[in-house]
Amino acid sequence: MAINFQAPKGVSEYVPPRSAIFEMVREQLCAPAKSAGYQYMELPVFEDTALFARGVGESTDIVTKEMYTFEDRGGRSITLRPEGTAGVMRAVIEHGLDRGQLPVKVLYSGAYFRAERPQKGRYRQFYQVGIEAIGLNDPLIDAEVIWLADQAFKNIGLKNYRLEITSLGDAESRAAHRKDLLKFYETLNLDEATASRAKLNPLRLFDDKRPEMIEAMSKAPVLLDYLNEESKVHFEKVRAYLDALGVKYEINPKLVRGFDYYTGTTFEFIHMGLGAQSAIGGGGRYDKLMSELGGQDLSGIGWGLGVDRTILAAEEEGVIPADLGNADLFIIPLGTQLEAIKIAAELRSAGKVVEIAFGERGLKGAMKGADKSGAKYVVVLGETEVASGSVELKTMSSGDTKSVRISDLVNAL
RNA sequence: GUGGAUGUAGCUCAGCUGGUAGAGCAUCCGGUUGUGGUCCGGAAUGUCGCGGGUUCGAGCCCCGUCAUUCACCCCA
Repeated sequence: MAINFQAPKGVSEYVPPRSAIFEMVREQLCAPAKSAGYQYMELPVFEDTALFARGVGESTDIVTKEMYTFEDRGGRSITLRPEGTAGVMRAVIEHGLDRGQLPVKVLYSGAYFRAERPQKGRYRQFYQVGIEAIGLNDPLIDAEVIWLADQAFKNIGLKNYRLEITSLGDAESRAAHRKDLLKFYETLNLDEATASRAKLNPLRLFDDKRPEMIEAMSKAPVLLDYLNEESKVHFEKVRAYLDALGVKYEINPKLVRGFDYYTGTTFEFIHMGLGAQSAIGGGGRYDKLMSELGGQDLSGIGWGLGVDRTILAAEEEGVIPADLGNADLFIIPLGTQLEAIKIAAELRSAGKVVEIAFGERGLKGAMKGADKSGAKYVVVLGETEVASGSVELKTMSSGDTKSVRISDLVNAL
């Protein structure tokens, strides 16, 4: 009896030909950060459950209902990472990276896990690229970090997105705002579910999508108006730097993010062509996270960009090159298999992508194979070509051919 | 976790008020000699998601179940 195995519910998988897009997008998302000196880090996909409970925040939905948590054979509580920052902070502290020159600038990419009900752009295993700059609370870093994300999206060719930023201020600013916000809620007569959400994180209600709540919240006191002098100056500098860098943004004083650790500068990239799950990236500054996790009292800032959603966005905008992952050359040997594979080996070590026709198909079938492969050029290699040392290099798109010395193929491609 | 939609060949789908399964694309072979994309001919391919029920008879009706998908919640 055959059993039909299926991938677990809600995971995103990338198989050819779409996997070529995945590789390209992930690489492009990392590229700007690499060029700014962020160094790569590879971390475990699971951590001590308490790390996330403490790092992400006990009150968040992520911790209360979306984590893949299990007990390992030693009786330890383990959780599949639902986000990247907490694990990075743990590793930075554990390896003493914050004992050297500051800021520590790291880059990472990988799979993350949340046990949510899947829908478009939301998966139970999804991919993110992230960076963190830890150790200095300099507005110039904030601006650079945001610029790096913006560059990443631009490199891929995205246009139809916007950047929203705000400042959540420092602890003093937030405390002042919170007091007034809670007072405001008392006047609202909230239903039970909403009230308990407000209790966990008062800012959450700014994110409510119900029209009556949006209406009610339009009169709520906004955190941005409660920034103390220091926070205000910091945010103004960030904005001035962004303006100077030509990064376009909108200030959204009601921007709310899902993690409790954010303070100060906070931002989100939203793509307009996606469905309900429209955030393609986001991040912010965190003042207390590191000390909370047992490290020094250092501020940091970082972001996570969603690879899956960026792919959806890029596909929606039609900016994916059609020939992604296709070969440069397709060689069809006719009784010259040995010579063909030697030529292929040489071209490959020179960095060319070369395929060979395998099997006993006739020339016609092999040509079809070459066509389907999407290779840019094709050559037929028979006894005469081997003897003469030159081949007819055919450009598949146009059908044109030209005679090329085999030894000169590298340059011709 | 809640709600809606959908599950028929590898893919996209059709299948009339229940009568024993079809198209297009893709795949493979051919249209005679060493050149693909178009065209023509041919071939292969399905426990109609799974389990139960109603019926002489179910892809079509009923119940259950699983999965996919979109939205809510939340987030990348």
